[in-house]
This record gives sequence, structure tokens and C-alpha cells, in this order.
Amino acid sequence: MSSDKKAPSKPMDAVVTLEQVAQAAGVSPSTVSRILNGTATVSQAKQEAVQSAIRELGYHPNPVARGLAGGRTLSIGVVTQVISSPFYGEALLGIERETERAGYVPLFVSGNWHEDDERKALQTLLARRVDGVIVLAGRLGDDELMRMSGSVPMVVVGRQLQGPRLFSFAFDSRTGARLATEHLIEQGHRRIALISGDMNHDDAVDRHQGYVDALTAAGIAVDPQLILPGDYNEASGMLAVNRLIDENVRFTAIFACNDQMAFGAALGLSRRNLRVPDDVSLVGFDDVVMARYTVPPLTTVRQSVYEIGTEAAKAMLSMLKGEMPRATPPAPELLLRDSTRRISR
Amino acid sequence: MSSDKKAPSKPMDAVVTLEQVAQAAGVSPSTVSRILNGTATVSQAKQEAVQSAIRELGYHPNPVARGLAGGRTLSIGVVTQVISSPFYGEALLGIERETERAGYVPLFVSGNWHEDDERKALQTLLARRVDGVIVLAGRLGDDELMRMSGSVPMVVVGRQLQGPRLFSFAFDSRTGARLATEHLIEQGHRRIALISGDMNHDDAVDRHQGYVDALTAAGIAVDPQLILPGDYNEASGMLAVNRLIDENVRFTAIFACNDQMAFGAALGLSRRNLRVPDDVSLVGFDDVVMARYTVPPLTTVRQSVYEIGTEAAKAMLSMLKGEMPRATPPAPELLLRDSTRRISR
DNA sequence: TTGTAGGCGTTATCAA
DNA sequence: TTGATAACGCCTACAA
Repeated sequence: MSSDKKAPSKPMDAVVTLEQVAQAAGVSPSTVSRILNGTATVSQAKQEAVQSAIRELGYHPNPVARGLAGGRTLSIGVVTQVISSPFYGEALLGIERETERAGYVPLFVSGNWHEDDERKALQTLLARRVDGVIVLAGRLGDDELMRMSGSVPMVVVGRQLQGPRLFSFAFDSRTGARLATEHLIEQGHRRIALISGDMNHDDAVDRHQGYVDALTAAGIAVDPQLILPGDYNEASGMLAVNRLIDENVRFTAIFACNDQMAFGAALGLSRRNLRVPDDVSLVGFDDVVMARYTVPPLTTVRQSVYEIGTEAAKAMLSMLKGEMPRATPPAPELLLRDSTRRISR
Repeated sequence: MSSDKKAPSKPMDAVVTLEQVAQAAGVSPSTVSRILNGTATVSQAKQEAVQSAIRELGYHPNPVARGLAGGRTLSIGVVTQVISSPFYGEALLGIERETERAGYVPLFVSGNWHEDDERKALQTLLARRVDGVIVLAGRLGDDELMRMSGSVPMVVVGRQLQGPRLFSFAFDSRTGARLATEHLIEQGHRRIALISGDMNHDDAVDRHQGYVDALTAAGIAVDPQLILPGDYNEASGMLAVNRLIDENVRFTAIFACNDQMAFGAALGLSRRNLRVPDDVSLVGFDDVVMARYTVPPLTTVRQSVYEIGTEAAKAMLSMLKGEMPRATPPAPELLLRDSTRRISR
């Protein structure tokens, strides 16, 4: 194994307390605490004595005790929907990376797209005395969130809310959707189907609106027949395609409001012997990792969910420092890959 | 916009404490505690008085204080690799669901495929005084894990370890890989390429072995040229295919040691104008959600990562109850979809 | 600059 | 069955 010279006591897990450190260094516990937290200036000599005592004893402060005494748990609650989704997974990764750098630990709890679960999630987080809460989308009412922000600082992603201890920001979904639709229009498409997201979410509404914006600007009438409901999952994308074909709706392109539905749509098309992009052009939204690896790779709107995660975490961290949070959500960007092509008719 | 520098966050809502409940109910704090934990029998009258006080005051026990006093934090640490991977995501979901039912909260920390990070992850978990730790694969040495299990109960997934407070179980990767390879052989394939996983992991070694098992049993020589290194990510699957083709290695089928590499391989093949399954048959491993939605849907070995997660959680929960843990990892199962076909030459 | 003492919300140990 | 009374490990006035 590793070779240590002086074998500085490898206390694998002897639970060393602050008090023991104090004794070893010949100072009082408060002095150790002060050094640990930089709460006050301490003489150079004691500084060193304590530091070396800490090192030799392998002392690690106990966050639980800290939480009790100081009121801070150094943990941040995160209400997500499904921890396993490619979309939320990226966001959580961003949050984890960012919070870790500041010594915080994120607590992930899933809302399962269900209002009650979300409420429960929020409550377990509050019970755990997290220092702050980040809410990713979700179905909880705005007013309810506002109210909860009275008891804990909050960052809400994907909404527009204001409050003294509540900060929110949203990705510009509307512009993103407009870009996607415009691209299809530029390629000559006129019959562009929309597979929309779960309309309980603001972003789904925004994406729908962006689609309408683009069509309207191009002087193309919005045909309700071309607008299919979806729920952001793969299966709904496939279903939408089936319905489109079964009902004999004419279309040459599809804009799916997220990548997962686009994947489902691609499979649905293939099952009906329609090729992407030769027969139908397809655009997604989000740019999850898999979008680069489908056959053909998917043209999509990059949302940098990872970055959204880091932005949310940064905002929370600055709230916790008592600063005004700010966030610069990444600008939407269309990534041209191989799932679209100029119409040839 | 910088503003008030020092406005430290403080929950401003009335936090109800156990003591307040005691007062309201006209009993001592200990009695309330006993009722809460069922530590001892309490008279019916006081039972009710306390219960109603709890309800009326909206009291929720403080897990932080509980952790300090009782030594239990009702939290379980989970060392994963990347929280955002489709694979680990499923496992975490299973763990979350299962632990939640028992009132525990999982703490997810990523190891990032890096031994040092993993060690650090484990340490933050220990510092947080989690009641137990679940380790998903990882690179930490067996001995190190054994040692740590001295200070906290552990469940290790994907290894074979034994210890008084250490329980481990592994999915039968070898059989799974054998099934996949046998299937290709039955379809008439003889030149079957293997894209292996990160050989630092036991399961990668096992899958390699299962491949060899099947070939050997069928009297087919193992050709080193057909064995390509991979790292379980999409890109390495694509790279492997490129290399195979660039080096003019003849092959009619590919067994990728996980789905993600299979996806990469599929894209690589398509870029070289080879069709799946017409020109090349392809099999993956894991059955991540996306495997059902690729074009064509991927034949793969189902591993039910979700179930592995729940099994791990159950094992941990029973350890915490002082019982002997047991786990029945799901049996490997080949899922036939559309990415393979009988060779026609 | 440093130490003392009290408290954070619960659980656990004693008596009663 | 109950209720004081210590811990638990740390932070923070308040003193010195």
C-alpha cells in the first residue's frame, strides 16, 4: 500500500472530535472552532499547533453537529422529477459539481411528475434542514413555492417568480423553438408537425409558442391537425407519429419538443417505413447526449442542461452568501446534424 | 448588482421543537421522544395528548438533532460514478424508491470513475454520518472497502466481498455475455467482434469471459483482432468500429459490452455505410431505456439496473435492522429486438 | 487574542 | 410509566 514515513497515525475512522484537537494543541475548543471557520484572528503559534494537531489526528468536523449548533447543514436540497432521466441527470450533475466546490452536498429528491410527491419531497428537504432548495420545474403551484421560500432560500428553474428569498430563471425555450421551426421552414417545409410537451410546464407552452411564432412570421397558417400532444417521454413521440399517419395527416417535417420524443418519433417513422431525413425531417430539443449518437444524429436545440444546473447552483450559493443572485441562462442554439434536409418535391 | 453584503440566511418560520410539543401536551420531552420512537410504552392518555399536540403544532422531528443525539441520521450514502448516466440513473432510482419507503434519504455522491474522487466521496459520506453506504462498482481497492466497512455498514454492488458489516452481490455478467454471444453464433455468425468495457471493472472482465466461453463452446477460435478495447461510453464504441474497418478486419457481428457502446458502434457503422442488421448484427448489454428506441431497436442483455438498485437498498436496510442481508440479483435475460439477424452468405 | 459557558433539538441513562 | 439530567459535537456571545 502507500508508504508513509512517520506513520502519522492512520486513524482510519477513530472519531476525532474538535475537543480532542483542542487538547492535543493545548488550546480551548473555541480557538479551534475559530481557526476552522476563520471567525476571528488567532495567533500564529496556535494556528500552527492546531493545524498540525488536526492533521495528525485526522480530524474532520462533524457536519451534523455543525448543523445543530450553527443552523447550517451545508447541504442543498434539490427537487427534481426523475433522477434517471437523461435530461435531469445532466442538470443534477451540474448542480453536484458546483455545490461540491463550495463544500455543500446536494440532496436529490424526486417529484415523479406528481404534485403530491413534490410537496413531500420539499417537506423532507425542509425537515432535513437544508440550507437552500433548488426546484427544477415541477408542478407545485407558484404561490406554494413563494410561501415555502419564506422558510428557506429557493432557486426555481423554469419559471418567472420574484421574492425576497426566491430567485428564478428560465431557459429561453420560446426562442429555441422558433429557431428549430425556422430551420425547417428555410429548408422548404410547410407541413411541420409539432409534438408538444407536457403543457403543465411553462417550457412546453413556450416551445409551442415559438413554433407558432415561426410559422406566423413565415405566413404559414397553424394547422391544429399538425399539433400532437406529448408528455416528454419517448413513447409519446412514437404515438404521435402513429396518430399522424393513421389519420392521414400530410406532413414533411416534425419538431418534437424534446429529444426523447424525437427518438420515439424516429422509431415510429421507421416502423412505418419512412426514412429520416429522406422522407421526413426531424428536429428535437435539449441536446441530450444520445442525440449525437442516434442514426442519423439528431438536429436539435442545444439547451446545455448541465450549464443550467451550474447556474442554478451558483445562484443558490450566492443567495446563501447573502448576495444578490444572478444567472445567465445559456442562449438557445440550433445544432445542425443529420436529421433534417431540404424538401424535394 | 451587488447589494447587502451581509444578510446571512436564517429560516424565519416558527420551527416547532419537541420541547414545545411536550409543553403543549403537558408531558416531559422524554415522553414525547418515547412516543415518537416507540422506545417504551406510554399511557394511552398521554399518547393521545402528544399526538394531537404534534398535529396541531405541525411538528416535524429534526433529523439533524436526531443524528447528533442518537447517532442515526436516517440517511444512506451512495457512491456512484456519474449521476447522469442512463445506467447509474436507473440504479439510483431504484435505491431512492426503496430507501424512501423506509424513511431514509439517499445521499448520492459521484466518483467520476476516479479512485481519488471515490475516496473523497466516501469520506464526505462518512463525515455526514450516514447510517450506511452503498457502493456501485467503482475503482476503490477491495481492501480499502473492507477497512471502511469497519466504521459503517456497507453494501457493494458488482464485487465479491465478505465481511461482518459488508455485504456484496453481483449481477451475473458472464452468463449474460455468453447468452448474447451464443445468440449471434446461432444466427450463423463466426466473425464476432467484441467491444469490451473498462477492464478495471469486474463486470467488464466477466463479460469478456462470457464471450470467450460461448466461442469456445462452439469451437470457434478467439481472434484477438476481433477484440477491441472500450470504456463503456458511446464514443469508444464508434472508435472501435472505425478501427475494425480501417484495419480491414473481417466481421459480421458485434457484441458491445454495454448499450452505450453499441449505440456508438451503430453510428460508426452507419457512417461507413454498413446497415444494422443487414450488414452487421449488433448486440448490447444492460437494456437501458434508449435501447428500445434506437433505429433499429437494440437486441441486448437485460440487466434490470433498477432492480439491482432496489436489491442493494433492501440489503442495506436489513443490515441496518440488524438482520442478515440477502439479495437475489435478477437473472440475465436476452432481449431479442431488431439489431441482429441470421447471416446470409 | 483567548477561554468559559450556554445552547442547538434529540436521545439515552438513571432514578423515582 | 414517567421525568430529570446528561450527553452528542460544535458554535458563539460574553468575559477576561
